[in-house]
Amino acid sequence: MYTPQDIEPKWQRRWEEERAFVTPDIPGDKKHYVLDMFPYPSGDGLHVGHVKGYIATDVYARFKRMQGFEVLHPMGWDAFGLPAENYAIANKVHPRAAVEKNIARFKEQLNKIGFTYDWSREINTTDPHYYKWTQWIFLQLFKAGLAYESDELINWCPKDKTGLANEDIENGRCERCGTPVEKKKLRQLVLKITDYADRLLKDLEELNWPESIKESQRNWIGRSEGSLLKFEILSTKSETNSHAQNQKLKTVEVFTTRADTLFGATYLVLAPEHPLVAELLAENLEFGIKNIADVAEYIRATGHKTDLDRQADEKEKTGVQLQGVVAMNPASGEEIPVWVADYVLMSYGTGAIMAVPAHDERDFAFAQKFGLGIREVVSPHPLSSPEEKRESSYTGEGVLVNSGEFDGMESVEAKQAIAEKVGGELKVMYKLRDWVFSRQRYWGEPIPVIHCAQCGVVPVPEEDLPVELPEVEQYEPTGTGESPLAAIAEWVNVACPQCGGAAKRETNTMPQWAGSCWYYLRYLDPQNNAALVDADKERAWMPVDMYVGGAEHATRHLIYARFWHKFLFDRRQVSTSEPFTQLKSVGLILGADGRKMSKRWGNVLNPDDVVEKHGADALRVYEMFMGPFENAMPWSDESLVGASRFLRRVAQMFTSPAYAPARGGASAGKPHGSLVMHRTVKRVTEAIDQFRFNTGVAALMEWLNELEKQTEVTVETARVFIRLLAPYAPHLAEELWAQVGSKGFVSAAVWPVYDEKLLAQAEVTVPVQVQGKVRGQITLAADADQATAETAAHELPNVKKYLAESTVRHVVYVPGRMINFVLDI
RNA sequence: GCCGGGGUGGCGGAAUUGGCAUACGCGCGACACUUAAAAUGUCGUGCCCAUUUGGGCUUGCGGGUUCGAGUCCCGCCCUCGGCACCA
Repeated sequence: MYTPQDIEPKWQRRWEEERAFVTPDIPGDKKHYVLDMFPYPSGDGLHVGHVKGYIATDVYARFKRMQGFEVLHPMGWDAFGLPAENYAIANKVHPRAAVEKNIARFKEQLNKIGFTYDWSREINTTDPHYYKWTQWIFLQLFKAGLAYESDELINWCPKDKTGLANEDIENGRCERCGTPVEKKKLRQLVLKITDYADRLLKDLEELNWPESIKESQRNWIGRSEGSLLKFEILSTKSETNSHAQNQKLKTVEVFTTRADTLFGATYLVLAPEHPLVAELLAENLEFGIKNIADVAEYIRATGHKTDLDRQADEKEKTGVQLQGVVAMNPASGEEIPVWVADYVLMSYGTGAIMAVPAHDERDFAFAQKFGLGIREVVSPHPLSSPEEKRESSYTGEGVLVNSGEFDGMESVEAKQAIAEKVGGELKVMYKLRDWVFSRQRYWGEPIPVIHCAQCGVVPVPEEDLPVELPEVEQYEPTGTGESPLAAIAEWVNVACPQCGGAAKRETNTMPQWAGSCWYYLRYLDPQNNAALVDADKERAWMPVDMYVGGAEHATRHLIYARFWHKFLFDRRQVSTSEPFTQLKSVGLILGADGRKMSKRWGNVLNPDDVVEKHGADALRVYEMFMGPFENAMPWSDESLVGASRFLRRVAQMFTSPAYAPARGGASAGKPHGSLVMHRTVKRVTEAIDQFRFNTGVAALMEWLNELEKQTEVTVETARVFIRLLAPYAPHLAEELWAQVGSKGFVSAAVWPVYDEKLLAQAEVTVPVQVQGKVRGQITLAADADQATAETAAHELPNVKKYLAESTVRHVVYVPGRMINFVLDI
């Protein structure tokens, strides 16, 4: 009788008592670091979807351990940040208390599933011993000039009264409360991740990551090669005196990837936030802007626009011409109008563009709407894109026309030639922006800098770390744009570390992502108070060999962590240039109704309930069997019973007196074991190695189906089966392992190996085809030669019948696969 | 729009990368056990023709390459994910 409720707690207790999964500080050559993205301990607890990734890494870690690797498989808590803080606010408790309670709950849930975490390495990002080092890394960044203060136009949620990073916004609305986001200027600390853009991009090549995630990162970094070109802004002086020389007022730089189209630039556009616009408006004299009021109104109107509005306006472009000035096309000398329009973004490039309507779709739409000039300067190659005159712009490559001395040149070559002629500078531009690092929040790591009237921004001396979060009455945002920490005078007011004068602490805290940028290092050395991580331990364990988590972290956590890691590599704190060599994305488990699991839909399923009813092993086997690991998939109670039934049959198989493996004795065993056995060992081994857990379970089910047909099963067979089962269903495996009389934990047993040669020589049934159609089957050795195969095939009556109709032109024979007779006709 | 995955029975999916399509599981049907139900077990289960041996068709649609295509190539359709007024 298989009762998981009895055996599972028993084995969990024994693993713990005998410290079965404690990891050495420094492993030998065969090490494997298997890491889960650690959770936010939210108040809702874990649901069955969260644990899917954890089950997979646990199966993998157990498998690697049995293969003789020393495996590091830790777990911890990413407990700072909005989820924890919001929970605390909503439930009127201190975040720390909430976090402690939630961690206890999470841990209890996890422990029921039979994971092999080494809890002696548990970490918590909100522990001052931990965030001391988060702050320390920040100080190194600061000292290296990679953290700077600047007035940033930040995204502001008017309801929460707090700033939001790009990452906190969904469709122009606050990720938390759904309020449309506004712009607000705030003094912020910013990390210069753009210094690492090129390396973050290039090193993607060497990573064994899903292509989709690498592609997301490439898009996020958004590298493009182009040139910076200077345009002069001239006043139009006087309409009555057209002979008068226009006066040069300013110079503006534009970024373009299409310098070859410079002769087709028929107007220039500045972003509304471009500093030059304000400067020109201020020149209110003779040569100034003539329609100041209109322009100011446009800027005001677009300034109120949220990202949401800008997206909604994508089709209908708006703008206003700066009357009274023109720009000079540096190539043709032509004077072209200057416009202000919000389809040009201040945050990318230089905030100014040369508009080439003939060869850019957005410029084309804008030019059409406002009746601006459209001049073709690149003619499509006649061969590559024939006839068809364009209704819109042509954005491809081609041959230059209407471009003076450059006529006839290939556009690819002209990019450089024209840029050179006008004194342009080749430039690589990135979409990636520097990382706004300040949050006006209580529940985060205090940023360890001090503001001094004399000395400016001064780093807290390293020996004063950690800068601990003070106790505070209220941890809601203040609404002034300051963090709640600003209200605690005795904490805020300090002496300047440099001049000793009166100074104030930085009251903003770090974003949620900070603690998770380096946690994988802390697991190696969780108690260290003297250094970030011991160098020997770091060298021995890093890099992380297998990292598993949700694809939603493709461009945030995974880029930030790589950035910090590369910085630490440059500072010789770590020995590898990348933290995670292999990455797997876990697919969501949806509710039984096909919707995302959420309290809102009432479709959340707690793993505790499944464990109680069906057992942890059934939960594990089901979640691994339900489909490809990276696929999203709805939960199905109906399918879960398949896993339960399988385990019950396994238990029956290896405990039933009818099979009596434990009593069968060694004499019952064939020396090498059966063919199915070897094939199954191979299939399960490869399945787990490649994270194709579903096919591994299927292989075990097939073998069980075979075994159930046999009258006798040997001890040896049982021992192999139980070991293959152990990563998936460790509790039942331990129970059966003990029952067949094996010593020690099956979790510590050696993973079975298979004999490739045996498989190659085995007899196989292959199809016999005539003209590619299956007409019969023959059974012969997998490595039998063609003559043998042909002879056997000819003996089949059905084959004979078809062969009699014509003569055989030739025979295709693939040993072990098929044989095909090709006829003359 | 661009980039990246996918599209195989009633459902989740498998197919050693060009070699028996539909493994394994769920569901469904019949039978056995049972007073009965549940549980369990046995057999069946892509579609069409045939009483059977057997034959034809079938991997989103249309072409192509090949002795042979779910897999490769060309052109479409649909779908999921990421990015998006990025100059």
